[in-house]
Amino acid sequence: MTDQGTYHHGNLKEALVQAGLDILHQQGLSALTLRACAVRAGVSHTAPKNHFGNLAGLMSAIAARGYQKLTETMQTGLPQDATRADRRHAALGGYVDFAAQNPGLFELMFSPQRTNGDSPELMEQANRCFDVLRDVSEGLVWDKSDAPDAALRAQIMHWSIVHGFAQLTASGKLTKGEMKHLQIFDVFPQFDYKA
Amino acid sequence: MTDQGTYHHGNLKEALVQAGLDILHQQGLSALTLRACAVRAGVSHTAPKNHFGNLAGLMSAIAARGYQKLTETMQTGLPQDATRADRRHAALGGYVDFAAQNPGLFELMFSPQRTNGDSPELMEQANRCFDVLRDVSEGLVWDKSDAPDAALRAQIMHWSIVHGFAQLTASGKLTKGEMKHLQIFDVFPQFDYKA
DNA sequence: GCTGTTATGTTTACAGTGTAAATATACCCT
DNA sequence: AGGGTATATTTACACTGTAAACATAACAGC
Repeated sequence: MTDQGTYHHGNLKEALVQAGLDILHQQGLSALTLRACAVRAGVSHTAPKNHFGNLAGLMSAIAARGYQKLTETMQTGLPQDATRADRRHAALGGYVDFAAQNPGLFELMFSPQRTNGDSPELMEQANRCFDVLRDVSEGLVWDKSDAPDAALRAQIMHWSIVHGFAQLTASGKLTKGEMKHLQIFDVFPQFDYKA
Repeated sequence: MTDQGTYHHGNLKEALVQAGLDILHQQGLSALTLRACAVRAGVSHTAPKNHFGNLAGLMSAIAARGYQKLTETMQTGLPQDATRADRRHAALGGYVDFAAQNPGLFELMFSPQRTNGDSPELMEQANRCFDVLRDVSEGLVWDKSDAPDAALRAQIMHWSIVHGFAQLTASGKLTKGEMKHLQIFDVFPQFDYKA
């Protein structure tokens, strides 16, 4: 178990991911190179190969951390006795805010070309993020049918609309004119819960 | 007006964009380099500079063509007397299909890092695509209010959900297990039109 | 028709990138 | 103590985008 002990560098794996996150919101996605991460972590530019294999491996690890942060953002500011509607509000709003405040990281997280879609840790963190949306999707009245996949459909609908809105705004496709001030809650119908 | 005449190459601008599209769905986004486009068009690797300035310029032109193709895909197969509901069905289904069949191009089109968001032709084609969604968004009964921005909100909701669903499926975030077979029409409520 | 100007391509050069191989060093276990 | 392994460096290389200098073809004006 050499993961936490003080080794040559300490634990370079964590340092490289953190360096990548720093670069992302200081210089943007175009500056996120393998060598730049290595330099910032204080090692040679081939050191990351031992931990991540190649560039896609490092990018996947950074993206996985991004999902972790996104999940946290979706759950911040919630009181102890938050209702499901409160959690839904926080989740959708947090998702959009995260994309707006971390455009480079957000683009990386959903870039199949740069990341390994089958990375275990990436899939795990993405699923954890998806779980939050499942929680707030259960029991919506909009779904009149009692089909067994109703909950799944509501979950996918939530992720689709919040992700679409987040990316369209973060990528600047929706900023022109008067639509700039619209929030996702203005656009997405405010369905009630059955219970 | 040397745009169409037979010049050194003919019209290299069009040839380079076409070369980029060919590379995209033959080798994917990672193979879409400036030099590869130039080689395929039969010119030296610095020739594109005259027409597009730099890599981002060429990428923006290819992305603009992508929006043009997307708009066409959203409108194919429609009969002369298609109702608005028919057009809506075709638009949403076409959008999702386009993303699934052109994953590299789709990623490029929504990659602010690789394209110039303020490119005139890119904005024009993206707006033309958005216009299709505005058409099918008017008069939906889900919007009970008569607020002046109701149409705009419906339009944004349509683009958000169809784009989110398309990207989540195209990027592989929604392919696990039983949700693979779900279409967007299973997920998105089938609102009726007022008229 | 000839010449000057501009648009279009080429050649050459260069800094930066990811990756692989060979090598070195520090830690761990017996 | 000593061998084995994980970790990091050095070196090298092919590839990328960009810039500058140069070459060539179209066009404009006389």
